[in-house]
Parts: sequence; structure tokens; C-alpha cells
Amino acid sequence: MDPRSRGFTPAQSYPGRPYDYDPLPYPTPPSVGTIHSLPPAPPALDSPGYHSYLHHHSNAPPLVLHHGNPEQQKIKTLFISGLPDDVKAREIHNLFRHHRGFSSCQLKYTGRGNEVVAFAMFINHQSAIAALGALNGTIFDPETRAVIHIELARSNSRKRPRGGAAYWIIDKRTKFHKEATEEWSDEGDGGSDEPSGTENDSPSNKRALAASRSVESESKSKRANGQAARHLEKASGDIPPCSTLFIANLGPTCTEAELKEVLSKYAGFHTLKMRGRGGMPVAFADFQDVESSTAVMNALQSTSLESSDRGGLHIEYARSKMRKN
DNA sequence: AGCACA
Repeated sequence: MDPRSRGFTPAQSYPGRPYDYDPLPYPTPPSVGTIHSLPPAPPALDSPGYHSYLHHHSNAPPLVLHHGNPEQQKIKTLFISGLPDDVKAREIHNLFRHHRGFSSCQLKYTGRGNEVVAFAMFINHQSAIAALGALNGTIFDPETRAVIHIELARSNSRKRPRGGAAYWIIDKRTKFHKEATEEWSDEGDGGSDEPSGTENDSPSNKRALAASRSVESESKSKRANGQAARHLEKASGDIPPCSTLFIANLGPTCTEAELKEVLSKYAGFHTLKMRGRGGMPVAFADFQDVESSTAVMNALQSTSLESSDRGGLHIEYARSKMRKN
């Protein structure tokens, strides 16, 4: 049976990695903030309600288009980073498949360490932008809090594979590295397999698709073997959970009031302090406990404010807790 | 990649 055609629910297909449509289930007891009720459970991935659910619950900001650049308006491809290194091409496909105008995607092992990125192709710029807005900052794996980052690709991928495959894989890893990481079935077709435009698609596609299936059970057992714990530790850059957050990538015009307005919607928020670091402001936000700071970090990661000019917020746990005076 | 206040 072709796995792309079978119906599924997230629970069936993603044991241990359910899709996360909404940042966090608001675990904090209501205290200072205004969020009190738990949201309803997300609809099944294939249900009709899913798409609008995503729209209303996405942590992405209302879309602000700063595209003064006409070149960018020709881009129909999204670039996705921040993926866990055991991500499957099929997962990328399922992430985008219900979005209007989506055509196909590719997963690319860059060969730089275990880095893996993806490209998602759309029929036009508008639909690419819409999916970007809806999915940027999605928590891809709640277990490790992996947050994906989506931007317009620098160039369009030239074509989709022959035979209409919905997704395919490009593997730039060396043979040595492949064997060192996992038993990836051989894909050495010796040709150039650039992300955008490959003329050698059909045979390598089939092999890549077969490979992506064959690897799955193995990576499940790896996960069970305690690899998940290793991911968890480095989930927020080796900084231990802290009730104070460090917020960077603020636009130069960002004000304390602007940031405070969004933070104060969340339960457990206490204090905000901004520092201007050579034009680039950063902020420290203190919360009641690590549960509330974690919830807010997950909820607001990568979201843009009106003042944002270089992408969304970058939020980490602060290295030390804010002093209380 | 950028982490202050005491």
C-alpha cells in the first residue's frame, strides 16, 4: 500500500511525535495573566476542520509582508530549518499537504554534521507566503521542543520529480558519515543532485523513497534506546530552564510597551526589562516559574512584532534569573 | 549570535 495514500491520524503515524498545532496546553495556573481555559483538542490532520484550526491557533503573527523586493515575489519555494535530524521527508509532506497551493517538497541532508533542511514548493508566491505565515515557528517535536523556522527560499526549486512523487530526498552526506550515523540505504547515483533542479530524478527518487521507508523502524528503536534524552538536553541550546527569558532579534524600534503588551497576555508574566545593545535591543522577561516561561517561549518563538525587521523573536532561557529589585 | 539587573 502506498503510504502517501492511506488515511491516518497523528496518533497513528507519529507515536512520540504528534504534530503540534498550538504551542503549549497552557499548563500554568491562572494568576496574573488572562489565559484561563484549555483549548479544545486539535482536529484530526485529515479532517475538514484542521485547516481552519491551524489558522486560528497558529502562533504565527498576523502576516506582515515587508516585501518591497519584487524578486522575492517570484519565489514559490519555502526553506525550512530547525528540523530534528531524524525527520522524514514524509513528515515534511504531511506538514504542508493541506495548505493551499502546495505541490511537493524535498528533504536535504546538507552534509554539514547532521543538519537537515527541507524545501516546500508551491504553485505561486501567495500560497507559499500563506503557508509560511501559518507554520513558521511550529513546534515540530514537543518532546524536544524543536521549533522549525521557515523562510522564503533564495531561489525556486526548478522542478518536481517525474512520476509526480510528492516528496523526495537529497543526500549530500558522505558515505562515511552515512554509515556513521545510520544504515541509510545507498543512494550514490554519482550525479549532481542539487536541491533545485535535478535532471536525474526518477531512479534516485524511487530509491530515496524506499530508503525513507526502510529507515523508519530503525529510528523508532533508536528513539526508544534513549536518544530522545540527548535531544532534550540541547533543545534550547544547552541553557537550563529558567523562569527568566532572554529575548533577542527585536527590531531597533521595538519598545518596552510593545513587548509588554504581548507578554502580559500570558499567565505567570511578572517583569520586563529591556537593554539596548548597540542599536539591537534585547529583553529579559521574568515569570513566576519555569512552566510559564517555557510556555511563553514556545508560544512566541519566531513570532514577529510590528517592529520586527529581521524575522521573528528569538527566545531562550536567560542564563541567570532576574533579580527582584 | 546577541545575556543585565544586583
